[in-house]
Amino acid sequence: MKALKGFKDIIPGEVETWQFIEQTARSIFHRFTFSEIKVPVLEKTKLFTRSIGETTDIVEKEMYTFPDRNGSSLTMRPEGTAPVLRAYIENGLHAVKPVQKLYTIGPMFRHERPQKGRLRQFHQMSVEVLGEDNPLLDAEVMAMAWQIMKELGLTASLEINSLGCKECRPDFNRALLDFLDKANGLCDDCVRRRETNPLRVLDCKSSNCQEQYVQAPSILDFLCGGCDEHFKAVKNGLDMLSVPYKVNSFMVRGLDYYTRTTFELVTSDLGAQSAVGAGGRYDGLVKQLGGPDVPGIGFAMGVERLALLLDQLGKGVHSNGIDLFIAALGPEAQKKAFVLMNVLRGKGLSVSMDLMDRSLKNQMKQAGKAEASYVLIVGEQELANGEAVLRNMETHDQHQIAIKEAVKMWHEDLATFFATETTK
RNA sequence: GUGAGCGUAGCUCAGCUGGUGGUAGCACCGGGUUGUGGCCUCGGAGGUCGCGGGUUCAAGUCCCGUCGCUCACCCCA
Repeated sequence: MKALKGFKDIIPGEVETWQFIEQTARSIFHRFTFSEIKVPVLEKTKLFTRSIGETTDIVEKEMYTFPDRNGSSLTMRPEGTAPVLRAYIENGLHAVKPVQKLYTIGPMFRHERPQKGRLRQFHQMSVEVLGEDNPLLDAEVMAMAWQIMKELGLTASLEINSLGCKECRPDFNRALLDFLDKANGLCDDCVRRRETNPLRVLDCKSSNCQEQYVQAPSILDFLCGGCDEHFKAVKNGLDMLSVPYKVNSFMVRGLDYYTRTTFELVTSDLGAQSAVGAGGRYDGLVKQLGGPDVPGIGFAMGVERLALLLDQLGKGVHSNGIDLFIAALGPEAQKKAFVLMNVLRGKGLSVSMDLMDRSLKNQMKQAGKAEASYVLIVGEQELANGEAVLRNMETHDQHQIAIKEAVKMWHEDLATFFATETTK
């Protein structure tokens, strides 16, 4: 038996990097006063087709959709915004607080062909802010994403764009279609995209197409007064917070619900997958899903992609050391050590020992491998007068101490023990 | 959905024009050190060479098929 294609186990040695990423993000979410929300991974299909857009790739060919036993169509969530908004509406969170700042961390599912940085089950840390349309919020949200990258020790460039609103985007669409009608020699994909979603031709990677698109109308020239002002204020906000960014008027997102501000955290170190995080504003989506008419903005970061970047830079975390390893010699010592281990665990220490009656040398080896800060050696000799040898694995210092003392000691005390104790 | 590359030990890989599967590295176990780790040294264990078929006296090696993985296109976190 093997895991499904595109589904991966995160095993010890890898999971520590994930924990580092999640802990870092959670800490920052907390500082930016976001609350966690946990939502199901399975939803009615309609939730996604309505929000993401019927003609998007995600909905057309990437969703894990299947009939429930009663026949209704269910879908494994391909993204996190729709379920969170559903929960926001269903639980009446708009009435609890005028502005809700939410984050969630968990798996998403898309039936794509796996490649570097792209899996069928992947994990996102995503945030949503509902009920506020001030452009400073857009800047604040991007600053938070920036802060996460910073604290993870990663670099990426922030690209921003505005997609306008339902007032001005149609004008741009018309101008773009006019332009495309006149263009010639477009690649097959662009010819197809012109029909399905014209905005996306701008994102084409064919150099031939790109040469022509230099002349293409820019969405930014078509923004209505409100959208233009909003975009300027967003840039201003980023400047105020000293978050560097690049305006990329060709940037298009894969989900239909975005309005006004969109942004991506882009890196060149992930092979073909360049985005480690992306998001944007989606005013109107909550209403569209049957909720109150409140604006919203959010973004998601890909945990796999962050982990990949950390590993590539040698910044991955591969183990969490333990506080204490107890090396017991002989059956009597082992029994005493076994009880002692449990007591110390109850006091908050992470403690391990060997139960296979192996040599001290071997047990020391295990302690080293477990990255134990200290080793307590309990032998028959010491046991006779209730003592043991406590060894600091880093400094190689060791002292004879009474076992009763060890029981009383806390982790921090173990550290200071060597600083204060003089007997050897 | 399309294309390319690759499947040999737990992992990373040698294996030339077919001639008995590697004293390879890492990891694992044991000894050198009868009570002291990370280094060194000696030894040990571990394999249906992805699977199926074909060519041949002989296939890890060549051919066909199949499954799997990887990367890329597309798209995206």
